[in-house]
Amino acid sequence: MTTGTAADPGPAPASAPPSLRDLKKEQTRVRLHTAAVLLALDKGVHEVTVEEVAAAAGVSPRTFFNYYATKEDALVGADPSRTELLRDAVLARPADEPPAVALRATLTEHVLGLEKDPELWRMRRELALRSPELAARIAGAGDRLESALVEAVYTRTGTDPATDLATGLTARTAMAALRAAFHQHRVAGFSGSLLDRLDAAFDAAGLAPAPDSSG
Amino acid sequence: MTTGTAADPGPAPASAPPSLRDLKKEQTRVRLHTAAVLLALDKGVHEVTVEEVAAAAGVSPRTFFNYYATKEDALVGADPSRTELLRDAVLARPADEPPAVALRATLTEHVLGLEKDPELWRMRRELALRSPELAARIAGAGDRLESALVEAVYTRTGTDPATDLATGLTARTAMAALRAAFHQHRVAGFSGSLLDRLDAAFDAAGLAPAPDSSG
DNA sequence: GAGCAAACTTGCAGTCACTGCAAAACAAGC
DNA sequence: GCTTGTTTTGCAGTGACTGCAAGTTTGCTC
Repeated sequence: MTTGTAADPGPAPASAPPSLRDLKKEQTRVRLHTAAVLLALDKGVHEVTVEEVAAAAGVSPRTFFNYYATKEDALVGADPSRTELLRDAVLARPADEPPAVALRATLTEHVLGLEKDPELWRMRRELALRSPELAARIAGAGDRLESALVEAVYTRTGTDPATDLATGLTARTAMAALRAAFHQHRVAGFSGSLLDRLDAAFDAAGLAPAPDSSG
Repeated sequence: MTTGTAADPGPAPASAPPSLRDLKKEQTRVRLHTAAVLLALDKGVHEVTVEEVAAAAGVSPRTFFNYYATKEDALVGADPSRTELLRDAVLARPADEPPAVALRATLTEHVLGLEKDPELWRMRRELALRSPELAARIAGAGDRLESALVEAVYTRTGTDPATDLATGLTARTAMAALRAAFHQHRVAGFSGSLLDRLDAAFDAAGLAPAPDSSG
């Protein structure tokens, strides 16, 4: 670790039990994100200041930037480690799976993760409603993840991105499906199941279904 | 017109001959963009200041913001009127064309437009090479355009975005194809034809080809 | 439990993007 | 040359974001 700040990737071994310290860091991160969303819902995205968010989360403004690189990152809960996690998840899928299957499985898991904390998810959806520019990122479908996934699938296939167009396109199409699904979900007032919509989007995009994600 | 600044959409009638004033504005816009790119190539994106760009373009810093809303917009040449233009282009395609065809034709035109000024295009490519985060936007494949195109195709079909997933997905897939094509182009050192790559990407994405764009 | 080292927080001082406003410079038409 | 509408500019301010150099806390070791 070279930075010496809270933004560190965390414990080195993947299986390490979260230390007390890491737990606290995670809590602070969530508190900052939650505070940002709440305040944004209350007074509008542009009216919220980092200072307020930090105060609401009980840390100094300076510390805010140890957790999120930008105010917007805090609003959408952009966690670099989450991006890394998803990239690793793609890489961890069985080697014989075609990219489309690995991506579909991974993004499906991802969406399941979004709904883990229902209350927070409710607030985030509301924010997406009021600030559509943030919608894609709130659904975890921003540029950064797209790039990470593209890189991941190329690593899987071991093909040359300069000649193999299809692999990267598949990753980008998968992200397009996620964005389309969330957009539909949003304009539909968040009725119905986002997961179903995502499934439909994957199908419509011609991305092969993951045969069975229970094993 | 309500804003009273240079960021105005321009003359109301589409066929109006560009007045001297409009010509000058366009020149200033290009000068700012060019200066921004040149400076960024010279010293790096983060090292360029708006003040420098404005000075290089021969305007005051304040005037800079009459032309571009953000520094990044100037770097990628984000022209709101261009987004509008593309949206209108999609709307102007024959009503009986399926969305995929209209999108493919429009984005193909768009890419042709990119290469209009070879020298500027060369610099922009170089910038994309050095600052990959900007690549998508440099190719004109950013969030804003994606949203605009999604909206445009839904307008064409007249369907309800809350129930019709396919239409929006098609637009997002088309953008994915553009991004994939440009990404490949970039990692391939900009050898070969971007247009060919885009064609291949559209084909791979299953977007029907535009039968004939000459008429 | 004292002591140590590494990790985390904070304050400070600074840079720079970006904004609203009102006055100046300017262009186009009469 | 004057009028009117547009564009440019200066000014003054807000707030995001950063590097740095203390503080403070945590986890470990003896």
